[in-house]
Amino acid sequence: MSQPTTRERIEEKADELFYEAGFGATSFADIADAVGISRGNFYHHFKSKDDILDAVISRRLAATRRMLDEWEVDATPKERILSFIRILITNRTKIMAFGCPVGTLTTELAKLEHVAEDRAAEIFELFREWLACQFRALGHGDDAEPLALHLLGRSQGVAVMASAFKDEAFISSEVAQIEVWLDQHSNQPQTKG
Amino acid sequence: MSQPTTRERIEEKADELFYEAGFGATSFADIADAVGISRGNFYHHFKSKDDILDAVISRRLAATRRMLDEWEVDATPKERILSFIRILITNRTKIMAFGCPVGTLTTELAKLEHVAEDRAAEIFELFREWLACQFRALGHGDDAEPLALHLLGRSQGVAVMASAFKDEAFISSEVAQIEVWLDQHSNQPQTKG
DNA sequence: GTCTATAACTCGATAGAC
DNA sequence: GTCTATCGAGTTATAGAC
Repeated sequence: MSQPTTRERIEEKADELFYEAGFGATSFADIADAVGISRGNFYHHFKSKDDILDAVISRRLAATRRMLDEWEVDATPKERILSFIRILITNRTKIMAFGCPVGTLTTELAKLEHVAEDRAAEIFELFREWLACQFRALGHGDDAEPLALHLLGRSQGVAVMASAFKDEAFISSEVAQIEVWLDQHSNQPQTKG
Repeated sequence: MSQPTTRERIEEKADELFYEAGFGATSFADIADAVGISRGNFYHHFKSKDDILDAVISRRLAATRRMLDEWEVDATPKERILSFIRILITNRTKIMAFGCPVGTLTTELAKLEHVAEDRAAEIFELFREWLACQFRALGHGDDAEPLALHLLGRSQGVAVMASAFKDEAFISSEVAQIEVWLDQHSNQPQTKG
């Protein structure tokens, strides 16, 4: 780690700004100002704005993998899934201000018909596969994937509404309900319904 | 109705483009081309781009009120709520391509710190109040508002994930689950849990 | 006089040369 | 790292058409 390189600092600030202001609304000047370097210096590190976006997505993919790996140390699959659900609580302040970084970027790139849309969706896929894996460990078979996707959707919905209404109590209430849902799908995994 | 005025045609095309490409990514040239008028002609009808956004939001608010009014003719409150849920099916093609028009606009304006953010969120409030009203008609009291917000969140989550994965089967599956949820909250409104 | 088109202006963006 | 080219954005000014 020691000192971050200029490239790393650019990626870090671009990551923040793409989240908080959106990809389209963030200019080179914004990133340069945030990093504290001149505009021209950019082209030593990145060919274009799309190139920075690509690096930011790679960075987020890596960060997500690291986070999921850390959660693997949790004793039970249920506790691991709870770690995922509780991101909503942990990051509630930023979520109320800017929504979910994954959902909002994917949505924006879809509207822009940007080539990087699929790469951004890969972050979702990381979560989906990891969650499906945990549900399988809880005894679920074919429904592990649907359960994973359902849970992703639930948390995305909470993020959108929390941001629209700036409603912290809503987040708490929804997280509690999702935890009840998780209980129901942890304890009787073999029942159909 | 007869012939739409130029102003109406501008609003209509701007509405479409703001939905499909996003507010920030839609230029005057794009709207002008879509309408088939010159750029300069705009300013006889609208003071600025923000002025068009305001008109588009007003237009969406009016369209939402009209839609909710139409649903009021449905016999039961439960059927009315089902009409809401089934927007996800009716509009699935556009939702998979561009997400929910209300959710995506609100999210974008929040990131832009745009003054119109609150007005855009009013569309959500229309739905929330209308849904709460229906839940009250189903016998719910203090939990009518939370139920309405929960349902809004569920549908937003479906829209985000359907757009990220372009997954039509996911929409069908989630709508079916939400309908089961509605059943549970229609038949035993007095039970706690 | 209301509506529309052309053209020009200003600003800030990406991009690249030195 | 500065400095500049180029492009497109929003906007305004002006002049023509119905």
